[in-house]
Amino acid sequence: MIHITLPDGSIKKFEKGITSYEIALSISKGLARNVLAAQINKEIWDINRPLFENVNLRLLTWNDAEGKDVFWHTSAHLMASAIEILYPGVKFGIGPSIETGFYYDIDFMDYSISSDDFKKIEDKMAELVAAKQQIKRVEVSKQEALDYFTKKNDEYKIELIQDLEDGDITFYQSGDFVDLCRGPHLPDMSAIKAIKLLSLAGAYWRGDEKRKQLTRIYAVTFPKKKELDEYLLLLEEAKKRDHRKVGRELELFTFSPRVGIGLPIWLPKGAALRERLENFLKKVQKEYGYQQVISPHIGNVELYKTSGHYQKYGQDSFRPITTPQEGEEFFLKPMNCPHNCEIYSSKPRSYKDLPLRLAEFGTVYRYEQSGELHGLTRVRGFTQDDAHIFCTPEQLEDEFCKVIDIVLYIFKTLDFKDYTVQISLRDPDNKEKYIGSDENWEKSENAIVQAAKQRNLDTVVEVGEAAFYGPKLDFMVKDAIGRKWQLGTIQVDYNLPERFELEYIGSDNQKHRPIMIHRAPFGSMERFVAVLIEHTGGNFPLWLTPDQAIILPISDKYMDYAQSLMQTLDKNDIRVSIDDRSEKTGRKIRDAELRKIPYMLIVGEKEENKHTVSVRQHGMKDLGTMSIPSFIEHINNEVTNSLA
RNA sequence: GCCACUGUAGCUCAGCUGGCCAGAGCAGCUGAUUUGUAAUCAGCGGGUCGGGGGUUCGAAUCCCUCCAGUGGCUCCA
Repeated sequence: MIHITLPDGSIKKFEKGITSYEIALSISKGLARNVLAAQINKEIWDINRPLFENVNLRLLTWNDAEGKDVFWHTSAHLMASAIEILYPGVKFGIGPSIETGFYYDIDFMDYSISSDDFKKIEDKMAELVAAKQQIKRVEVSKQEALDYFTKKNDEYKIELIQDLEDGDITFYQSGDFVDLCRGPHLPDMSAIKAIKLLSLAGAYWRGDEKRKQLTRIYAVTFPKKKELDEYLLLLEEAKKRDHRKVGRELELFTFSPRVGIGLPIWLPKGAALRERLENFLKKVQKEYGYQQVISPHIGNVELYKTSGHYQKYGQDSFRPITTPQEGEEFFLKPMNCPHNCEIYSSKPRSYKDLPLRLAEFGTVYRYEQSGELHGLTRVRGFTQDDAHIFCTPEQLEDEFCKVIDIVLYIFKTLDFKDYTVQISLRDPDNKEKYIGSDENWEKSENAIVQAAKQRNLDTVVEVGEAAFYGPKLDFMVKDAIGRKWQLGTIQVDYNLPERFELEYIGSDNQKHRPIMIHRAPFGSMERFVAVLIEHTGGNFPLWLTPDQAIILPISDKYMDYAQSLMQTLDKNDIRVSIDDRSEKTGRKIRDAELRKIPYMLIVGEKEENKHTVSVRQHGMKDLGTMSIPSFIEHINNEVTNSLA
């Protein structure tokens, strides 16, 4: 007999050789029907794999991330299996599960494939599911594995096998399809009830652009048709919120191939919105002791040689600009920090000057490969809400806390409720990859961890993810429909103070080197506006939105009243316009709703006589009649409350 | 940059197995209407079908090429 410990701590006795599935069955039929995989101690196992020892057992279902993982991994095999039948001779790379769904990288040889073929593949997959094939796990020797794939002529699998240890290699087989795989897998395909192939993409073998590009097929599967429908609905919703679409509809920004790809042009409404965001942050930063600075859009190549960016990125940048007579070289500014270092060293600094917090809305230009560009989130010219804090090692933790406070204030104000924080530390086994002394690294990593703890942040620590010049802390927010975006970042830097030989005179009258913190709570204005659009679906908070209200006169007769109303609101800093078209009220309301204007002010005979407005709120119904002063107060309160 | 797909009026799209002057809805303009909580009616203008080249008696439609967009890969100071 063996003892199986369940997550609740209870221990059950079973015969040796019992499977997780049988244990599930002994608990309940429903559980047995839903169990997808089993966590055996630390590992995830197939549920039909026999157990011979005392273990901790956790049964995994669709509700567990690990359960989904197994489900999708098996689905990847299912897809590969269908593809092998439809396109005999194709070669398979890797086919993992991902956050939502899975993909398989396939060398389609001479076959050409497009999304028109998805239906055919989906149908074949469904057919294989219906056939209820068992999935068998087979342990093989390295030689057997190599022999099999040599015979199959699949150089990708051979390469994968060559990197594996003998004795640790398994195949999984379903029907005629055999795949090299660590597993685990579902016992059969029958749980896969809904299948959708999503997209087709090129993907370099092992992510190496020098190697062959395989065809990657993304797909997703679900245990219930309903869940697929919900997922597709979510994709629809994401499409509706796409900042490129909303940005065009609300006339916020545009692109022009004549201006250049990846170079956003801000239209009046978008520019004003962005300016409000900048002013909002400037105000916060002022309270936190920041000073605004401005630096030019280009910098002498020597500046970037000093910073080290030239050596690291010079070849992948926009080509330098040269002067006609002297032939001096200038780069378009790819970063603000070198300039800010020069501001630091523009005069001798005392420890009494520190921390020195220099903030700059600095527009930078980086060459991004054309295929990388995407709306406002990936561009070639963008404005960072940058700041550099120069401080002593002792001040680091406190400064970190203050930056975190700014970021959290922004999140709260802009209604990002769900966020996680990643702390990236250096890999202690590869210390030579990093610049700076052990002592400094320990201090700063400790400062970050402590600061995060002090502010009760829900953190994930990633060892080895630090930049070469220092550890960092990144904020990831979840938007209104559950997508994750990386926003603010706070990074410690030992490199630049070193390279720029920054110094301050300490209380000991000796020279010391300051530590630098880079931080950008928004990241960049472009990216942040994009995320904000997708988070709000274009329904911005009142203080930020381009048009706060629109006056809708019932007919021309009430234009005078509408005009005087507009003047009054305008004097009270409410952004308002009049819809003076000779349209019916229903039409004006519809158009204002589509423009996502928060308040519609309907004025006709009643309102003119009583000096009131009929207020309708976007997405709601009639709010009833208000006096003009009470409407102004209503608006002002809403703005004040959301900025509090 | 690479792979796949796409490019028809300001927007959304039809036409695309080659053949009547290239279409629709919305938007725009003009006029009528003077309107009470999500689309009033009528008329008009607007496209060298992304650019260039080719095949053909004939190209939006087929081929080549360039440009741009979309989804990925890679990279991201």
